[in-house]
Amino acid sequence: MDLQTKLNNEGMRMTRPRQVVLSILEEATVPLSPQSIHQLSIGAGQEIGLVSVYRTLEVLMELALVRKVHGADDCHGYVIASPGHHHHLVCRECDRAIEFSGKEDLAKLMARIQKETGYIVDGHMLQLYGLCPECQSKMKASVNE
Amino acid sequence: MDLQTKLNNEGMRMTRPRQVVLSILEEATVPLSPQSIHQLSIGAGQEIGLVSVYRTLEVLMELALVRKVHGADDCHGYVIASPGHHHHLVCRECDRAIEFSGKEDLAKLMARIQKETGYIVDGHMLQLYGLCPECQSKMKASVNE
DNA sequence: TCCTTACTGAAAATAATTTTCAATAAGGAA
DNA sequence: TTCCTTATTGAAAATTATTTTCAGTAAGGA
Repeated sequence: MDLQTKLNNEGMRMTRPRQVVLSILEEATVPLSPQSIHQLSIGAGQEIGLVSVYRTLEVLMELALVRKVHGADDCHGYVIASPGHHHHLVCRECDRAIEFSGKEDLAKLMARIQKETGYIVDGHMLQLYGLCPECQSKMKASVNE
Repeated sequence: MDLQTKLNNEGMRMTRPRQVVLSILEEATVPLSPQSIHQLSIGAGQEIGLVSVYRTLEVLMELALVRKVHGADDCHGYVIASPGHHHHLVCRECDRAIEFSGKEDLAKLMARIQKETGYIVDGHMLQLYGLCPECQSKMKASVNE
């Protein structure tokens, strides 16, 4: 189902800002802040008001088309959400983020915690941090200089 | 090792604001924002300047005495960090947060992702959301009204 | 007790986010 | 297609969060 249809189903309208924000996020390889989305829209000759970026991100979150990711220090950026995947692995050097699926392993953990704590556990947020292959090569290269 | 010693080891000083912020976090059952820590300090008749709350939290993070937790929407609050435990389970009704340990289960997952992606995975953030026992009872009670 | 300097708190500066509101434009109805 | 309703936009203002500056205070070693 495309953006237009999804929006109309909710009584919302398809607009240029919404197209542009979504396509910027589709191109991105790193989580983007509202500010950087705004900047990128200017760079693309398709300026979207910063306020609209905020509002559009809210809408896209509702439609489950984008997700927030959190850094250990700097708070969230936004990334495209591909359906069925819910976790991100973020490179600590270049911020490149990729998705991965971890349902099975987490299910076991969540069941255990639920039993141990008496909480009903029905949601989770998992993010991994590390070094992407590119940054690993760069680091090796700089050691051999 | 107590706060005084930890601070002095780093060439830092033990001060009233640092004691108060730490003790407020020790009492807390939910993650606290800098603002609410400030308010609580006033309530306790021990007002700490908001600026000092920010600065103190930074220091306590460095000393690994407190940690940030992230909500799905509202960004981070701060909680006391007990050594060796790194994850939080947060009640979506009352925000009560408890710690749990999940090293073993995660280690397996992280090893798998590392192999699949080529990333070196060296960090993680996991938070679970759910309903605490108290809020479960409340909900049952309100259904039977 | 003294002295150095880390630390505090108030104010100001900066940054991030939300609200308000008039003008615009999406898209269903005629 | 054209019209009409109203969701949406963007600029400005308001609000909130965070950081910086700086003079005065006080921790804690000598």
